[in-house]
Amino acid sequence: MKRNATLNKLSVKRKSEIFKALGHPTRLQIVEKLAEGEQCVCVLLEMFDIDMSTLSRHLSVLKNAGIVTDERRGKNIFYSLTCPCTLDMFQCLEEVLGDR
Amino acid sequence: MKRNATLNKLSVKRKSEIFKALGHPTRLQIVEKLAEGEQCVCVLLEMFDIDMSTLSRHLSVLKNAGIVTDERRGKNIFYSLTCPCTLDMFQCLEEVLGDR
DNA sequence: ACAACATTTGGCTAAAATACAAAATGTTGT
DNA sequence: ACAACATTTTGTATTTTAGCCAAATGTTGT
Repeated sequence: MKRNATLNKLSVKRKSEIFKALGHPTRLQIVEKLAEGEQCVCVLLEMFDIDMSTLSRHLSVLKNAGIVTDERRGKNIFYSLTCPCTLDMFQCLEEVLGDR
Repeated sequence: MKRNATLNKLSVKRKSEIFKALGHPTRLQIVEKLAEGEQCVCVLLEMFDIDMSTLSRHLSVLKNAGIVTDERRGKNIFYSLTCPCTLDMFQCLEEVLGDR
């Protein structure tokens, strides 16, 4: 029982971290863009009016939450969704929004 | 086109606010509890080792995001999920977690 | 009108998140 | 080995969030 409670608490923490990572407009848009397929950091940068270092930080938040992975190819680094099912959450969210 | 961009930005903001609201362990657990049905604040309070005022603040975050609604009945206030489909998001999340 | 109760709000402090600029890192081409 | 490029990391200032306590609000029963 105690073990279960501990596990549960861990899972709650991890889940809330994923939500938290998605809880920023810039990061949400990054994820939406990655839904189209992997993207180079340079492409993502063009989408926003922010410093490159700021973008890089957002990417690392998403990466730490396990939402995205990165892969270097040549001079560039490409990010992609770890799990396409992340997108399903967005579908659900649309419904929540629609219902009000 | 411009109008669409504006609408889109608004929607991104609202969506990210919902995610942000869910991005805290206490709030996540509140929502999970409300999945069982509406709950009195006093019941929720027993679940956590936090000040009543802190709990109240969390509830107002969830309320502002549109995730829950409240209703007073007598001396008590009962909270419930605005839209049960919020739970679907949790399902999706479990899958994301499972895939790693 | 008042006391007891449940919950929210205001005031405050400590901790965490965001953003920029500058420096550091890793890669390619010469 | 070096210059140019793409991205990350570090340092730091600003803003936002989380939490507690105390005070305020709304409800019920007397």
